[in-house]
Amino acid sequence: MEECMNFNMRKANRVLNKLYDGYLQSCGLNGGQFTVLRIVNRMKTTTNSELQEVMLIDQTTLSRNLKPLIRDGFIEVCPGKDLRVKILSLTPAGKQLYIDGRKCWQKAQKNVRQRLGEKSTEQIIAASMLVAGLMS
Amino acid sequence: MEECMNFNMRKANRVLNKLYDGYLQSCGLNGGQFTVLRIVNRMKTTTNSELQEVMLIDQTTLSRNLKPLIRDGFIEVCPGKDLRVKILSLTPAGKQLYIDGRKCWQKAQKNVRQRLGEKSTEQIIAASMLVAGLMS
DNA sequence: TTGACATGCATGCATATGCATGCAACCATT
DNA sequence: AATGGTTGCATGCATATGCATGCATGTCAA
Repeated sequence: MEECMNFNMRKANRVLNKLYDGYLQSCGLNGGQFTVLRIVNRMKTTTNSELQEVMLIDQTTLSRNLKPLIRDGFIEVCPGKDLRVKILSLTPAGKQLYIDGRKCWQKAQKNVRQRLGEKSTEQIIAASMLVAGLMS
Repeated sequence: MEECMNFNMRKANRVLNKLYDGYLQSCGLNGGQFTVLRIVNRMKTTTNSELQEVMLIDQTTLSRNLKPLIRDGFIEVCPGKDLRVKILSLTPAGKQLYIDGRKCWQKAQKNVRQRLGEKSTEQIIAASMLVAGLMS
């Protein structure tokens, strides 16, 4: 019986989400929020629509994910030259939260790597990237 | 910079969900509902808790996913010997819906297989299964 | 038998997600 | 400058998800 890719990915995603959320909760983050912090940290300065492209996430979902991070002072919003654009960056508190979250995240990554092995880990990441590439 | 497995899986999952949902919507199903129909069809007869184990899904989420399928007459509930257990099976309408859904699903599978290639497709399924195996 | 614990499932609540839409700012053509 | 279309983002609404909990049934030991 042919395997369903969607089912298998969803199942794997549930498992992985739970694992990462477990590690991240000690600093009050979930996987989605940590991802946003991580990308904004890397980009230094970005916008909602740029994040959308990187994350391949719905604009409204991203908008709502950003909301509490902005409200709680972890992400700063500056108006861009184009007044419609909100330029996002980490505040000092946001940078600190990212540093803290990164420690939890590294534990999660390490846990998964150790249990799956280096080769499978790399294959999973490569496989995910391939699938994400279908969005076109 | 090390890649985040959780982020990449989530992203891939979003893309794949959207793709499958797109194909399935013509018969009024989403990916989650189709999965339930598919597994129940294969098991002939099952229970909520058995489905949980197969899908690695939260019991309450599964319970709610089943609800509309039961309400709309696609899944039948019989009391088991143990009165707590609800034995699930497809009704004739449910079997027909599964057959219809399967046609859409096959198109989605084919689309993905064609675009990713046979080898990558198999790797993705294998990778997902590996990750799901972390739930232990 | 009976009382304590285990099991199977459902519901209350909170959060997450995404589609449709709204609104303001921008751009292009006239 | 005026107008029609585009872009960036937020909100209303509906659904999806999962944790904590509740309730009924079952099991087991005393």
